[in-house]
Amino acid sequence: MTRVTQAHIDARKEDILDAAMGMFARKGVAGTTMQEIAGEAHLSAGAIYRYYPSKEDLLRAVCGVTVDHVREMFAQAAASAHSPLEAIDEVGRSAWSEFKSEGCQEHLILNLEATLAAARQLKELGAERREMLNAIIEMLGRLIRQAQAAEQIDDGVDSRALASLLLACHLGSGLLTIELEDDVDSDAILRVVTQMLHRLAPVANGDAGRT
Amino acid sequence: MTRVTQAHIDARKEDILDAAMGMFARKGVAGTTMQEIAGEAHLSAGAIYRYYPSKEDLLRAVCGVTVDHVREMFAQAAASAHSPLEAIDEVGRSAWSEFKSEGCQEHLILNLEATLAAARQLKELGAERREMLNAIIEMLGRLIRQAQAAEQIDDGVDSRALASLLLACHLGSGLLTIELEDDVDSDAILRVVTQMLHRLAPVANGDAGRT
Amino acid sequence: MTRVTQAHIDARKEDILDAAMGMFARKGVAGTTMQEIAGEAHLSAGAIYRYYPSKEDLLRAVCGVTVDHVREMFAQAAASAHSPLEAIDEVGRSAWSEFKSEGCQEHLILNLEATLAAARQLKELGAERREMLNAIIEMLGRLIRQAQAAEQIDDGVDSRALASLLLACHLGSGLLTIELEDDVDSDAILRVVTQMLHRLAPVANGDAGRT
Amino acid sequence: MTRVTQAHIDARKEDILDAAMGMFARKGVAGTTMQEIAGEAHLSAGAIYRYYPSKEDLLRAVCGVTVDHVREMFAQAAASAHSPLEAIDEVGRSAWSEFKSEGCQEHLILNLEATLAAARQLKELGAERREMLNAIIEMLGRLIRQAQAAEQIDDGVDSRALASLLLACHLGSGLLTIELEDDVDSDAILRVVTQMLHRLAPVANGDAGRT
DNA sequence: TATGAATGAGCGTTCATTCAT
DNA sequence: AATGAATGAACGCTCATTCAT
Repeated sequence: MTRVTQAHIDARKEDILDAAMGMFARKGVAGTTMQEIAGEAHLSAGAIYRYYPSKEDLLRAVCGVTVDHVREMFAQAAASAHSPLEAIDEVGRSAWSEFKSEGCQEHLILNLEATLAAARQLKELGAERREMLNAIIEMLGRLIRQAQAAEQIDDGVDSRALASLLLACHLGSGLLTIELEDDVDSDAILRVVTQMLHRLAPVANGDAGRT
Repeated sequence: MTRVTQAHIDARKEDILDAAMGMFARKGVAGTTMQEIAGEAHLSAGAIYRYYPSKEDLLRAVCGVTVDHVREMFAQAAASAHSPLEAIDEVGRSAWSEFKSEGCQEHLILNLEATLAAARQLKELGAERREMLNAIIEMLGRLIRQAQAAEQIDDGVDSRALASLLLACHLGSGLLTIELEDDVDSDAILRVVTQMLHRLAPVANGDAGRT
Repeated sequence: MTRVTQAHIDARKEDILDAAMGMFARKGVAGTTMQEIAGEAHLSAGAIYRYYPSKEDLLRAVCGVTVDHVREMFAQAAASAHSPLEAIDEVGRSAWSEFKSEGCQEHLILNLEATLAAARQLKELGAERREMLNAIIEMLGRLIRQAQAAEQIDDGVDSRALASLLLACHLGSGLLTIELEDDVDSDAILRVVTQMLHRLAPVANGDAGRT
Repeated sequence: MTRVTQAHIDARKEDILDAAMGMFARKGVAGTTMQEIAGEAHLSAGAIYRYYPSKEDLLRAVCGVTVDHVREMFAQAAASAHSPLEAIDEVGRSAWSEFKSEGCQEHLILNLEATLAAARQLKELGAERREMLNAIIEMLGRLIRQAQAAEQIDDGVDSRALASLLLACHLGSGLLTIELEDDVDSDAILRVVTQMLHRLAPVANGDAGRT
């Protein structure tokens, strides 16, 4: 009846997860050994297997954290709304703010690893991610439709396409941040996104949608 | 009878490169063995080393091809211009058309692998990619500035930021295509991008840039 | 309150032994983990080591039980004798009855494991088993010699060889039972053994031993 | 086009097989590492996998050799017949002669390992062995029935049971040889077997089968 | 030049054993 | 006495790379 609290077990799982996230981001999933993760988590190699039955399960857990993180971020931002368009702006600000956070580079890379893993080995993770992305697109689409109802955005705009575009902008900015680091001014990019969004307001002689 | 023309050598290198590209995209860099590449290229395992001194060198070459491919695509599209704005539209059309091509999923994934490799092991490749991306951004920025001079785009827009944004849209759309496959309508996204771009035209009472 | 009676300790040892016997028979010695044995014995992994200092010691104990079991079986059967030949028959019946018992397959396999272990790592166990087998052979030999004295078996028969043969028949039948399961009719085999044994009675013109 | 003849490949497979047979017999299947086998076969650890895809496959091959060996031995002996009873004697002599051969102990132990492996992991091997044993029993049964037709053995004897018994005697003698080594006189055992067999001849007033 | 057998370091994983509680 | 988390050596197996042919 040794006293091993659930809290202790959770703390260990967290340690391992953190270690794995760091290593996966830094050296890649394939480039990271279980020994390294164990070392980073101050454990022996074998101990990990008490908490995660395999490297793949650990990867799954790591990716799950990424998914949760993204989903949460978008959900929170969307909640703090005033007018629909302001809500979208707020989501953008919130999403873009992660490019300024400490360790953002690692987070972004980890997300890429997750994308690759989902696209190849981890089919179930792929489904989870698909769900998450679709949820984000739908949430943005809803806001856009509200903005259209409030005459802040032209009715001629395909709301789902615009939502996808906004998400793509964010993802793409992340990619650019990974590749160009300080050569990319993500704030400036967000500013232009906002600018363009506001230009989508309906015009007097309704010619929007003309391509 | 040392009749080994340079052409023959180049052809072999090409074979190996093609095989490696396919396998890397399909199974990942770490998940691909040299044997598999050799088999795909109709060679023995050892023969590859006559053309590429290591797997990493091969990866470098593969990533280089990716870089060249992207650079070329953008350059070609930019050349076929009429008015500046049309040129940008054309670049978009051209860039987005790759999402419709056969094996696009694999190409996109390979590009992601390259990004990750560059961000980690292959520092020189990172520089090369940075150069390429900056070149694209500058090219787009130039077009945008021309469009501004031609009063097709409002002067209040940060041309480099807009250029970065357009690139990010493209990269992000690729990411979405990887993750959502047929759930994403890249054509519709491009249509909205174009729409927004055209809305950036200067307005009568010059209030552009208001954010 | 150190109330740990010897009875309690013995009971635990017995639990562990039973668990180990079951698992070793079912999954093999190498295929069984200490954790599994502990679980089966309703103990934690570490607790076993209070009773048996190592897996090998546990194996030794398990094999010892096997030895005891066999020795006992033969001894009991031999005791319930009437005429010498009947005693041999009775030993046979008793020995063969184990092929009908529940879990016989597992018992037989465990015995094989013990044989192999004795032949390799566990030299002392080997000596113990040798002793046991020799004891059986001698006991049977004695019965045979008594039967010869009682003119139930021809004097020309080598009593020790016949004893060994009878034991070999039993061991071999066990082997066949393991391999052929229901394809072998052990009752029929015993019947023939008995038949042959009775045919060894002295004949009028004493030509026994002619080979 | 390196000249690697099939003969060379076969020789290597043979080397590995021999090494594995020796080690498995000496240290047990579980107690033998692939490194050890490789060392014994004068190869590196990895090289084995070119010839056998896994340890289990190697075990299968080793067991297959055992099966082939036994089957062959019985078949050859049965062929060199004169009268039916003599044929049976000949089979016995041949079968028992292996107890005198060099490395017989190892062979016998290996056979036991095969039995255990077949009874547990290697179900298909189990089927193969079952087939082999049944074939032997049937062959012996046929000889016995011929001997009955030739009035060398009493009709009242169950031919299949006697055949099984003879096989069991052989297997059991092997087991005794493993356990008792020089304490068992296998020649004497065979002599008694033969003796008993000859005593099964029909008697004038046909009372055979009385049990 | 090309082959492919061989190497051997290193991987993910298991498990007998220890020991703080 | 009992627990079960932790250890760490060792296993089966893979694969980038080498080299005799």
